[in-house]
Amino acid sequence: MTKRKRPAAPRKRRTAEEARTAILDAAERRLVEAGPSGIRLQEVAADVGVSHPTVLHHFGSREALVDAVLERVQQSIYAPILEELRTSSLEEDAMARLLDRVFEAVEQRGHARVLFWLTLQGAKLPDEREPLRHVVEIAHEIRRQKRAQEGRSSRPPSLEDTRFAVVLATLAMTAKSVLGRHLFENVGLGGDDTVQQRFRAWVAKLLVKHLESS
Amino acid sequence: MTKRKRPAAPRKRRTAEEARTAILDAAERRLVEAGPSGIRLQEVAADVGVSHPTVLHHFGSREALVDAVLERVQQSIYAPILEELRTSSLEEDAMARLLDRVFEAVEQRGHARVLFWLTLQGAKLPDEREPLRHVVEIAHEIRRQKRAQEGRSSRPPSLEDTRFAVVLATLAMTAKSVLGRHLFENVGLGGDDTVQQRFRAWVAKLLVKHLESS
DNA sequence: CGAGCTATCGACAGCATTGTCAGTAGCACT
DNA sequence: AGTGCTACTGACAATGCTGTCGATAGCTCG
Repeated sequence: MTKRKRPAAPRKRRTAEEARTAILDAAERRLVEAGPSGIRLQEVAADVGVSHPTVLHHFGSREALVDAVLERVQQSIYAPILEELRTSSLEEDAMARLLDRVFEAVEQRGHARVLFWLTLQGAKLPDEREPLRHVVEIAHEIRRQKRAQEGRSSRPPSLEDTRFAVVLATLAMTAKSVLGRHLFENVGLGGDDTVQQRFRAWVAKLLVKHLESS
Repeated sequence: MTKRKRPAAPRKRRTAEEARTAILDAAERRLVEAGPSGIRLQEVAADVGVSHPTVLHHFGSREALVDAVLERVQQSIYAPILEELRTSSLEEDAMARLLDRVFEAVEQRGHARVLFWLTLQGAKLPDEREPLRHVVEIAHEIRRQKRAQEGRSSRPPSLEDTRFAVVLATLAMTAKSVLGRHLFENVGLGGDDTVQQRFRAWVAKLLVKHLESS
């Protein structure tokens, strides 16, 4: 009980920009683990090593902080997909690569979890950039080319087929990164990483086979 | 301002059992919409038309209430699957029916949403009845029979194939009932119900085809 | 009708969390 | 060194939610 006036640990002073991203990082970690409602100002502040009014100073309100984190996560999900779409050529394994890119974008970090948190809470999904529509277009174009190459040009591929395939891929991979481990254990597969990868490859192969044959 | 002593609306007195289930129903609705952290004693109580101490009287604590709801939801997911498994014969459309039953069990009410809430929050999934393991067994048995019927008995079907198929089906359908509507709109399909049903049929067909051919 | 059981209630205590405010302390620039 | 800007802080107010307590009022049984 000898402390008399609280030594008042020396303050660190960051630039506003540094502080903001440090806070966003911490908040994102909480978000991935516990969802939007799991973001506490005090905890986030403690993670960064500041007091909670500092967080409010930089973001104005808790809600604004949450919005900022969601915005950043969305960016980091969509950006790589859009990039792949922009540079995508129609070479041999185009379909497989396309699927892979979607899978990675969605699984990267805990971002699929965030997608679920959002839709579960009835979030608004503020921005309506819809990269999936473009994925469908590209995938369909690939199918058409493939079919033309192989000569039997009679039947054009069904668009609904392509759409369903993209939806299935997206559903499967987002869900996998949330309940994957549990499910694999439940069906008697050890939840190790190789299983997850094998599964991903299996799904890709299944879809490619279907899209190229039917 | 003429009310002088609050008329004190007449009380309704239910049996403990009735009160419990009424409260559980209300709590489940909140759970499906907003997740476990969205269950507020006051709101649940208001939905039922009682005061919040009444809820505590019946369940002891908020946590106990949440546990009770989760328990009941789990029951209502697993029971029909287990029932189907018990009575399942190996007739013609066995595989399709099996898939259908899993789909329905999981989509029924908002229960898939609860599954996601739970695993997202790192819940413990208290009981370890694992109906999926049985689903895999039955599905594999069906495959084996089918193959035997068709004569070319050389290669036995791959077990991993069966497991992956069950996992894929489960992932796809649980995810669909959470993000289905959004996704369908995003790929350019109107989110109406017929689309959802067509998709489900499409997935079932894709899987059955793969399992019976490969 | 009277008595006991208990489902139900209003009021309040305790705690956590967000937000406000006035003041402090790093850092850049003169 | 001095000055200005602002990132940062502790203390406190305000709100909301869980849980407690003593009292009340329906229902059943004698």
